[in-house]
Amino acid sequence: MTAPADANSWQAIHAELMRRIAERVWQPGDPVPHEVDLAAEFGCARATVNRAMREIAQAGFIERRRKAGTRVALNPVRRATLEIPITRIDVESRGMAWRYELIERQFAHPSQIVAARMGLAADVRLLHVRARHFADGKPHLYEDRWIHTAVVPGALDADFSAVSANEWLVQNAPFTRGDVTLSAANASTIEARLLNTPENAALFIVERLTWHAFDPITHVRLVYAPGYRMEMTI
Amino acid sequence: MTAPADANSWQAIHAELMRRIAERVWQPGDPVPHEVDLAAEFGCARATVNRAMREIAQAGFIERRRKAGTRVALNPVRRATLEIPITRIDVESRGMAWRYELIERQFAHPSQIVAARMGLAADVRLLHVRARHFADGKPHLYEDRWIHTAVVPGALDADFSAVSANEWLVQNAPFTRGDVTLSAANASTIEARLLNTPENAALFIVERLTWHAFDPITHVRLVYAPGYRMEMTI
DNA sequence: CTCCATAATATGTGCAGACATAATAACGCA
DNA sequence: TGCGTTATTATGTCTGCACATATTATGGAG
Repeated sequence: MTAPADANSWQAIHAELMRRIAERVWQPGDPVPHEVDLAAEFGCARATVNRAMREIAQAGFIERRRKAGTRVALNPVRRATLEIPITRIDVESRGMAWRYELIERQFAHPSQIVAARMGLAADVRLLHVRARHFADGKPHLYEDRWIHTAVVPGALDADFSAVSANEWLVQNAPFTRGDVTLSAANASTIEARLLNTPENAALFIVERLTWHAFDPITHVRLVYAPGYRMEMTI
Repeated sequence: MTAPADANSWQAIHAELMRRIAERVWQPGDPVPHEVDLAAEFGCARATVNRAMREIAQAGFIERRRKAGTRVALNPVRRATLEIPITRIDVESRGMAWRYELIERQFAHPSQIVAARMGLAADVRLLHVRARHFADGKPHLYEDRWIHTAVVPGALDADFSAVSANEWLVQNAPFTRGDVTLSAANASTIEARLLNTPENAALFIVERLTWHAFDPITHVRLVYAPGYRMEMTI
């Protein structure tokens, strides 16, 4: 391979700096040499060192401030990246057959909690879509969604019987910001029936609220069948 | 007119490209103009456009391949970054008082599941540390941890009664890689007692396995008291 | 000694040019 | 026609330089 050829690549420098941090050559709280000095040491341009250090800073291992310099983070906040795919893709990528079933689609008043989270008046009417996703024929996910049709008028023409609201929105209602909340809850009577599981079973729950600028697009509560595990790496 | 002075900043270009993607100027699957052309359009250097597009690609909105070019992602995989702070900091940042209690610290054989996950033989002995974290006096988190002292010999001298294993490891056992699994489970008898909650209550569970190169450092199972919500933004 | 204006400095970013790399497109040969 | 070689091309990265910006350090006035 091109072994020492990339000795000056930002990735090689990234790796070397990470090694020094991991092996305590630079202790937590210690200052890290300046970009100019490191560039001289590695015999490369400052921009290359900057690229490497920027990535390390993004990962939370070092803290940088103009004029003050760079130091190894004392309490490195571990950042794990969670990938949130479309449910269909998620199921299929696990090698299972995906099926989708629309339960309900109608206008209604959301609960006060949902309305408050979306920053909407309590008497607003939203499109309420409830559906189930199956993996290999077994209930996998119960989706309870509220769509703000004032912001996504196209949703009025979609019936969500063939294409899931999940997928339709990804394709048709791009969002600029989203809040995700993960939690656990005991299965309610309805949830237990829909997911074919005992009442009070522990369920993994994802709530997602997406915005386009300052307008709430949709609030969805995803209730996964027992056994669901969400995996990510640091 | 220095108004468009930052018009050339990579962030301004980033915002403009994101706008075109969000507003469907470039449809999903569509090719995005080449860096050179965009640089000409914005009147900036190609490196600046590259910086903007690199960030967008990292966020998953576009896909880039040499020679093939850039296109808007068809099924944008949303990447959310989850920040995992030290528990003490997490509790204190929510304005609550943090207290820590060591339950047990002894060498033992891990369960087959844990040993397998860590890639260790079934008969290995690991340091087993169990502890509770309190928030405002109420049980907040039950921590069940296995430490591979062959990799972290310093842990032999730490008693974990004052400093939590959580915090000690962050400070003394840097890791290069970590696997995180999120799930939900019903409270076992022991967990219910330790967290002062009814048996079978739904609990939010984080399992984390960290590695230094190819050596497993520690496996921890964090069991949160009911009501815990993990929040993140996209 | 305190406070405020000013200088110094490390990082942040931009530019133009060059070469590297990966992957596709085109071509030529059998 | 089919296949392997070669050209082409868009992105990936590096360099050297310059200026911008955010902070800290300095020093002078009161």
